[in-house]
Amino acid sequence: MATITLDTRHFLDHISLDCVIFGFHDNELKVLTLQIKTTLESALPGGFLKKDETLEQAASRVLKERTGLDEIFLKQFKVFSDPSRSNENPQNPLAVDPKLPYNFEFFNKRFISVGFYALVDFTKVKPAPDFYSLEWQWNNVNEPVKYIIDHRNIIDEALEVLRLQLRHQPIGYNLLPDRFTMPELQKLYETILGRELDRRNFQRKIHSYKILNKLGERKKGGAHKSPFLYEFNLENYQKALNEGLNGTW
Amino acid sequence: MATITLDTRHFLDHISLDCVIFGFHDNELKVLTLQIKTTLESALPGGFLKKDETLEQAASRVLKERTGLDEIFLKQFKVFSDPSRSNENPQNPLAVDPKLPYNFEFFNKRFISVGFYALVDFTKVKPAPDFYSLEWQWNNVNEPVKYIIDHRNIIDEALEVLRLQLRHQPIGYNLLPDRFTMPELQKLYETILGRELDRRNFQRKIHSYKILNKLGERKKGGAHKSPFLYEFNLENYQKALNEGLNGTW
DNA sequence: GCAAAAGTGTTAGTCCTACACCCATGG
DNA sequence: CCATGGGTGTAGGACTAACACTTTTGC
Repeated sequence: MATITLDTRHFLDHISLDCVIFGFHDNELKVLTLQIKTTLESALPGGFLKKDETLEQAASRVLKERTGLDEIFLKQFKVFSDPSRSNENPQNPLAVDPKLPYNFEFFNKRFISVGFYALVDFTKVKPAPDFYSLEWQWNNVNEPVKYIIDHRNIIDEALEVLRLQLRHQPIGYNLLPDRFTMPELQKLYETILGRELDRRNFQRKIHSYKILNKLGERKKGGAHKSPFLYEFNLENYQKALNEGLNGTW
Repeated sequence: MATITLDTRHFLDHISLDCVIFGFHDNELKVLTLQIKTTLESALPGGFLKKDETLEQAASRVLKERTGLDEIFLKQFKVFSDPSRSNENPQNPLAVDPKLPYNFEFFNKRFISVGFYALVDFTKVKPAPDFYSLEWQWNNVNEPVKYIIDHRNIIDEALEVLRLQLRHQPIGYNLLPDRFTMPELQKLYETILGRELDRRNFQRKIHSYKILNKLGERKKGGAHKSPFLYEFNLENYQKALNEGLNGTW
């Protein structure tokens, strides 16, 4: 497993970004994190801004490098600028492990971090070896895991924005496999919202958005009545993204 | 009129902030801007981040310094990071006027700017002399004024976020005088939304939020039937801010 | 007393909510 | 054949949108 080296000369000082990468699996909303072995804490994958790119390009590059995914839903949601969140903070294990192969002068400064959140298809993510050879891990968003610095807070804020997005935009295309069932989509909504929804009303509402194509087939193999399979109608989905939905979840 | 000098030693490199300061006057939504005499362009008031403060503190400080206002509604809404928006851009008149009393080495770098928007009471703003002795000016948001760099875009994005805010949170406390009439509040909503609302449905909806105290008096002096005066019920207003409204404007 | 603006009320339609019922599948 | 989950339908209530009527004020 090769360690990717990190040449800090191309990066702007003081500015970083952190990605909250949401995935959906086993009826749970999960966040892709890095496990820090020395302290057993989790950290969000982050990155830095090259001198000739926008933050969006940087976030997209970081995600591509680390998850292999391209063209996924990616959005900045807040800047975290508390002076105490810098890497000089001894709570940040990246700042205290001298064995890590990076440029201390660059890292041990105050960082303003732009938070991005991404929605990805859990099954398609193949995390690349981390810069620091940390281990990748999918954490359940609600699990009381210990995170470095303010990463717990960054996740919570991302989740709140995601919930808001749910009210105005369709969601799911990036989080679900290409073909899925109505109960699966409903589970996704319920998981994000943190509460149960009525099965029948959910179907009616989703159908009223006209963002789904019903496929002839049904999902077989499970017990009980087999549900229909759906795929997203990308044209209408995109239109709904642009125009908004005005829903009341 | 004294020129405020700008000691750049306390600021972080590469990071700035721009404020879209909304005010409401003459039934128009206005933005507080600086007029650049040489090119007749407008610019948003901006500032920099001190080494020991958060972005929110910096924005609050900048607003206090420049408008005299304290404890106003202030919120970051987006980061603008296009590499071409730097001060090296010859379109930025701040970069090309050698008479201006500032540290060129600091300014002529690439800047990532965090956009804030503020809601202020038009009548209470007393703009302080600008660092560069530029002139203050209230621009109508829709007026086709020429702005430096990407400031037109920053305003448009702020307006969009403001419209979204309207759907989930009460608005007006920061934009209207302490006592106001229902038609004035309605005009504010109509101006932000860019469309007309039904007078009677508006009243009912606003009242359902229970964020207003009806005062006994009426506003006199104008022609026609005199409208009642209202003030915001701050306790409920604050509660509504925290809990959200779920409106459909 | 007339025009314009503001206060109050009503009604039809839409949307949300909360249910009941039937059907398919595996054990 | 029964337990469980999935597909479809319907009635009640809340909320919205559209509109009518009355009241106040300045000219």
